[in-house]
Amino acid sequence: MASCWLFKSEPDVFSYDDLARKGREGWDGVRNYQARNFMRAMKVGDQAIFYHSQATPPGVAGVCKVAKAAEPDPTQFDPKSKYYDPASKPADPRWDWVTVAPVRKLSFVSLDELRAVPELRECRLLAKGNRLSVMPLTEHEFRAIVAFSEQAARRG
DNA sequence: GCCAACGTTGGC
DNA sequence: GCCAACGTTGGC
Repeated sequence: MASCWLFKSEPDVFSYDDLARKGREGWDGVRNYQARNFMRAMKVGDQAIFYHSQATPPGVAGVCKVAKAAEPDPTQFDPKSKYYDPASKPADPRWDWVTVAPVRKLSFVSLDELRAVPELRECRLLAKGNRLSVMPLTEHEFRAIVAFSEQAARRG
């Protein structure tokens, strides 16, 4: 069974358009156990919302998919990387990444607009204080986001 | 095992 | 830049 997910990225660092340009990318730098465990649960082909955080405004920019399952994130072993984790040993890697690929760009939906979507009332993304950079969505929530974007695009 | 201190995230 | 929320660390 395919699951649905949401990835956050700061567009100044890596935007949906960057992913579309590159074709695929290892989702590096996740240093939170809950987020890591969600990535470990991902299967190739799972779809995900690409969310722009720390943006003006923040919101949803596209749909991507899991192109390769979780494996050790190489940046944890690279002393020059800002994601370097000296406590993680190659024999027992602590952090994983998945490889993602673009599916399609969405007509942008801002965080404010997401808050007004009834289907998202329970969504973790909108919960106060939520800082998870990778999280699961129900299929219902995923569809509601895409549908809202399509409606917004039609209205122009 | 508790909890204070600290670091990070992310909206504003 | 500020601040609230939350995760992690480390002393005890």
